[in-house]
Amino acid sequence: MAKLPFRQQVLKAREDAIVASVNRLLAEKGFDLMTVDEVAADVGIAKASLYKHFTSKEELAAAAMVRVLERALAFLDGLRSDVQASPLEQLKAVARWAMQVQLAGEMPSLPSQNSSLRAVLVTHKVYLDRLMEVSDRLGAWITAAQQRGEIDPALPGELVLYTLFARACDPVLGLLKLGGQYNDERIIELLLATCFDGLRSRA
Amino acid sequence: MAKLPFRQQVLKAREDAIVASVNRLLAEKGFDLMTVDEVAADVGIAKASLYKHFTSKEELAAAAMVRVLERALAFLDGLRSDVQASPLEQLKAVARWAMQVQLAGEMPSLPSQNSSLRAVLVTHKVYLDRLMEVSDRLGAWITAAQQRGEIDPALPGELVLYTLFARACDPVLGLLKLGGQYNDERIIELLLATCFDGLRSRA
DNA sequence: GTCTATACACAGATAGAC
DNA sequence: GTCTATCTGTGTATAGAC
Repeated sequence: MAKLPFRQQVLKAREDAIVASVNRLLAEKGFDLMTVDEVAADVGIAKASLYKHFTSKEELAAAAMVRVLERALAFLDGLRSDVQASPLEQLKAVARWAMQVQLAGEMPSLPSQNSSLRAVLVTHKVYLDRLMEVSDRLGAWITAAQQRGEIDPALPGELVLYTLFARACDPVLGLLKLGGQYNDERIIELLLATCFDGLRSRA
Repeated sequence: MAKLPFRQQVLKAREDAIVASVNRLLAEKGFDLMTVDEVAADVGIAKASLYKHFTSKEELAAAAMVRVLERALAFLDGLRSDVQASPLEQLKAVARWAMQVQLAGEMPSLPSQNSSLRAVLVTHKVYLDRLMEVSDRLGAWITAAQQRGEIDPALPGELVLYTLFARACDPVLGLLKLGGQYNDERIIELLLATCFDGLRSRA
């Protein structure tokens, strides 16, 4: 009971390193353009060794998605202790966090189109579990915010949820960053404004 | 002067058919997952014949992008005659048109990440010309709308422009469509609302 | 479980006859 | 310009030694 757990710990550490690399490469190039050779080179092990830990490229990507969802859940846990904030403030905080992750180059982006990856994800229990949990927690805040009239009650809850997810990997962020005219903090404030307040003036 | 123009006309018609196929496949699967074999099969000609018209897969995609930009310009031309509409109304009309194109499965989607396609596009004169022209026309309306106070003057013009482009291929549209709960018209109205008015209530 | 070497499939692009 | 047949590179995945 002393040696085996240690070995497993080492194994876990290596797998964490793999998933972290996958996460970064996925954010940088997307699933289709990321190659398993690159991942292996980035981690510093042979490609065949990768396949001892993960059975396919799709499983690698799924692990990275689980990782970011668990980071999100950890962030949500931290927010819950902040009881005096309104639901709207909580949702804004989550959106801000997601944009920060994206600016840091750590937001893995999935192909919105159909692909081999989608097929794996829709049957990937752990991924679906985490996704559900994040959705449920956000959904509760959305409902509360709509009851308070902080978020437009005329909008379907799922639309609000999808919109928040979509803004977490909005290409507009990358375009503004590329322009080089604004710093990261300003970019995030601008995108939060367009997301929650829209393009029109608030008279 | 009678036979040659006719042959060129036939040639042009065939190329139009090719580009239309590419456009549809690009909207359906994206650049990376679209194969040249598929395009050839869809058009009904041999792959080698395709390469007589277009020198590479990237050039095929570029032609499809030019096509959709020219459709946009044609739509903008039609709007200009409508002189009594406000700049904000004009911008909304363009956004609505783009969403309709996306719902029809005719909005080619480029990979936002770096790829071989980006490298070709940034040096593709015709594509850049069309893109500039669309941007200029929208930019004029954006400026006018901000001067009138219809669009928030605090937002940088480029942010507004990028946001409109991004909403034209927003994945949220596809998600709502997939849910099956709303018809196309309602989906468009909902997305226009979140784009221009934001998620928050307008008290 | 890690490595080197390799099998296998597929996609982009081309050769050469007609 | 269109076809059939083929070349070439590359990427996923695996075999087999250690």
